[in-house]
Amino acid sequence: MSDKSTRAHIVEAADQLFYQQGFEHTSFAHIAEVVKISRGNFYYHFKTKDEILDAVIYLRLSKTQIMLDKWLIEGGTPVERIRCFINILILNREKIKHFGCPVGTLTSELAKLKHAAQKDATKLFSLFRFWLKSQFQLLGHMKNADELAMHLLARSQGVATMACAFNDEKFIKQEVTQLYEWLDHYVDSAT
Amino acid sequence: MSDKSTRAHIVEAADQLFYQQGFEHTSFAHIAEVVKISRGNFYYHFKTKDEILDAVIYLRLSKTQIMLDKWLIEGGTPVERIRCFINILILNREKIKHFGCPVGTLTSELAKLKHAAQKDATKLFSLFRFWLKSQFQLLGHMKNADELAMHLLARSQGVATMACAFNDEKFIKQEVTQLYEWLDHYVDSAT
DNA sequence: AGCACTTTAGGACAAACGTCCTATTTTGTC
DNA sequence: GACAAAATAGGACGTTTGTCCTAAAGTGCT
Repeated sequence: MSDKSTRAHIVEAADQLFYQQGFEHTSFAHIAEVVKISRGNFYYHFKTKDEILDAVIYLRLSKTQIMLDKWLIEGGTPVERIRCFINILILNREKIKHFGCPVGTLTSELAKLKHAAQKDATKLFSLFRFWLKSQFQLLGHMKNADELAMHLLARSQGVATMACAFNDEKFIKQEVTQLYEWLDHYVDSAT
Repeated sequence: MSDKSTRAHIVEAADQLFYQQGFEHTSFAHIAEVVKISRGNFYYHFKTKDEILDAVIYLRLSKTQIMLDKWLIEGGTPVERIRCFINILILNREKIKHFGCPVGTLTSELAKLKHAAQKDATKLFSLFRFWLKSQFQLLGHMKNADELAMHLLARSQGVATMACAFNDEKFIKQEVTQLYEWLDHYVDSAT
């Protein structure tokens, strides 16, 4: 009836492989090996590799949006919500240690390839950016909400990059503690 | 007499291309095109692509060491020296906007490729790390000098990643200003 | 000028890549 | 059970990749 299952498997496998090996280094053959379908069968689901990339980005965008929506409920206050964001570093520290941040590394790779999909990959950042911005606005930081959002995003990216370079999970925890303190400081100055 | 000239040209061209296009995406053919030598001639200077990568990393290590040594003289005080480091973001903002940080992006790429040279690439970070650490120690921060050095490195990496993602030079200047203020804070607390 | 050594050009080579075609199998519907 | 559509398998294709070989050109020394 439907190819949803196979197609979804392909996209999810590609998602993981693009993260762990990079987009360009991941081949059709490698994805096929994971999904356990023949290489030739790809053409039925995706005409080009770029189409898979688009699907992967779309998948990540969807998953991210769902996560952000969930945080709006789970985190009672804006501060608690922003803490949810910071906490990704802790939750994913094992993978980050090995492969960095999935968003940051993909964006960087596509930038170097001058790939058309880089714009879409950046939308992943934008999703976090505007979500964080609105949370900082709720904290009373109307003028510099975007600045704070970008700052927090940058801090997270830096932590991921360094933790990956030095294979250092402890550094992640160290910096997360500082980020919590930084956040608390911006709460006090708002009230 | 010597192949220094040609060899140096190859390494320098590879250095630029690895930065702007990534290591894996850069082919022998592309380097040859830039250096204007035949593809086959590579084998005389470098047996494998990995040897070129090693040479590029060694070149970057050398250049970095020279730069750090220079800063020790130019920057009179430890604070002025650390400012030299922060100022790279401003000096290289145009390239960072397009390709990110050469150290961070290379390290990330090699990590995903599980490439043996990743360890050497990380040495580039170590060079900065220990140099910054000693400067913070001179500022009186004996216990957390390394922590501060890593923090500053991470901040810089984050700025580069986000500036590249959003093609935003203004964000670099914004964050550099904050980094200067952050640094000043750590000067005051030392005296 | 002659000779040994260095450097280069050009191409061969197998392997891997993304892409694409076609025959076959599976699936849902009547 | 018959039949159209969806899904898959297997392989062909032209390129490009890193690697490697060999003949030729350049270079320095006697």
